[in-house]
Amino acid sequence: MDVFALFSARVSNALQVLYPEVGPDLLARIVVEPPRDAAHGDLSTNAAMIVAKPLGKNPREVAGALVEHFQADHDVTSVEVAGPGFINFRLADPIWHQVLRSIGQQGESYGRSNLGQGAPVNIEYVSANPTGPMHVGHTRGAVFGDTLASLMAFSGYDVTREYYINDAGSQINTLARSTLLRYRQALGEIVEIPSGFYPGDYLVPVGQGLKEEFGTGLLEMPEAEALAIVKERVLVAMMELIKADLAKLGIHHDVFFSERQLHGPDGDIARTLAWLREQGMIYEGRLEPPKGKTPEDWEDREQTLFRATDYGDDTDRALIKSDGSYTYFAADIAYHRNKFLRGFKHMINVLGADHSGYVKRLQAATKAVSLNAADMDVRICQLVRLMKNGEPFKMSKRSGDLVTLADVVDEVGVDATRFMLLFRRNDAAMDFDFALVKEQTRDNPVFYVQYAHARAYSIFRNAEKEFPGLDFSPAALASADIERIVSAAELDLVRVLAAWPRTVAAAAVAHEPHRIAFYVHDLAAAFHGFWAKGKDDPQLRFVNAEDPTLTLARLALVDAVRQVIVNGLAILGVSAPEELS
RNA sequence: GGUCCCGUAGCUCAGUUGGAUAGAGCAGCAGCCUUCUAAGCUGUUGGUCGGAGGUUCGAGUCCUCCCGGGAUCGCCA
Repeated sequence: MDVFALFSARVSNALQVLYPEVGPDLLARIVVEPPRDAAHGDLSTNAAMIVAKPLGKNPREVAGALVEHFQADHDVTSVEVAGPGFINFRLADPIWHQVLRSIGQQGESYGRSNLGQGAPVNIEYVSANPTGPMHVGHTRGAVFGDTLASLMAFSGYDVTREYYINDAGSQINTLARSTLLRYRQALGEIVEIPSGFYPGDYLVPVGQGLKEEFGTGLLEMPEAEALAIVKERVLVAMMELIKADLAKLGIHHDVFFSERQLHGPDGDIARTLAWLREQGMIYEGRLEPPKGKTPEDWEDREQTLFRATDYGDDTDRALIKSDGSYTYFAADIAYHRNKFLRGFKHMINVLGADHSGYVKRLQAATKAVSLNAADMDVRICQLVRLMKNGEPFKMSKRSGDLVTLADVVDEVGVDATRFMLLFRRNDAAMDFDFALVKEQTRDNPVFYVQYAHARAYSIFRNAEKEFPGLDFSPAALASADIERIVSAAELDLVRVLAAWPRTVAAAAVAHEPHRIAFYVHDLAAAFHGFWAKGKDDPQLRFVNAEDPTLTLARLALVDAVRQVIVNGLAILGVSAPEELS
């Protein structure tokens, strides 16, 4: 149950009764939301102000009519006009009791919606180059993308989590050559790894594996042939490495899409370019050098260009390099046409800050290949600075080495890593302080939220001690005498719970998973706050030794809080422990 | 120079996609432990929302121009 949706419908109905001439486009602009200041009531709507002007009426006059209409609503204890024409509602207790019951009934589905109506959404995230283990720079995008995917799925979208493997570029050839050196080392040769090659130790076992598989065989064949074999083996090994890193964070993709499969004379790139030509989206021409910064080796030549400017980009884009091979972007156009042809009209790409210059191009490509039928939202994750006690921090043993994702997770754990990365808007740079993240105090939001969840369990344990015979099963809670929940403090807690479905929906629409993290933190604060009230006023304690009926009702409230925290943490991919040790 | 992101309390950040008198946490100050976990809570101090215009019933939010910080900038991936 979503009280805001409920009253949004009632307001729309009322308007249609009072002013039949109000159209659906106006109704769509009306919101029913919690007022910023709780003193104004439980719900507030801007309906009168939206509708007044088109009707040629005064907002307060329209508001007055609506107020009169809602006088008859038994779920409303007061309605009044405020300010320029807001209508504020105060709701009767039974509404909150219904909310509480519905949470018990819906359980882990509370907050789930059909917002997406089953529409397919492709969310591409991570897509780190398969040249080594994941470093910490990838972590934010990985966690963000994964959580956004969960959020969208929870909101009724048919989500595909996708990883694009950049396995076709020259860096992969370098990777293969680097691996070949490790192979020769495995055979006992003393080989230096020259600069420009991948020096990481993670290639050593791959070289070992090649020795075990081929003996000296690879040295006895032409180098090109050997490199082709090595490339296959090392790509598989690197992807295994990356998948293992992602698994550490609880991240699993549905589709791993290889760039290489797009190449070739009959591949998607060739077909897409042919198609773009038919559409007149390609031409041969020259590009202006970038203003203010002409590259030294700038070569003014005629080349094959995509009309990206027709779709909002700043300049047209090259598709074929001077050596005749396709540009990265050409492959990406083909890739996104492939996504579209697989049935995705909604696409989201999660990219790092260093790719912000790529956004317009990507959106232009998506519009072009879908003939404007698909939308592409690009979410940029800004940089994360690793800190320790306020000082910039590098964990690398050798200079130049990057801190790996695995290092971070091993150091602070999955829950803290995920939560901290989500407890911040994605488009703002953030500091990630190891000292704070590991701290088990209220300064640490992960801990604060998990503690609220553990506290709910603790209350149940104490209740069972106090009433050894009493039934605290879900069935018993469902039939608890919830009408006993009447204090302002309790009902305030229910109000927070009532905002959950609305919060989820808004976060899904905005593609902003951080809102879930903030909500869960707010809920934890409200719960801790109520718990502490039992100190000043023992009547407000959850467990009341003299009153098993009231205790049961309050435990239903505790259970609802527990449930919503669980649902929120589930979206975030953070565990909800029953006890903190 | 172009493009994108950020600028909100001393610090770290929210701000319900244009709503009412701009919020929270830390830090500071004042309190609360014979208590369902003090791993917590309550109260309080603190603001020309970077600046200037504009759009309208109404702007932290949208538009334009500046200032400051960051990212990025032909065929790399």
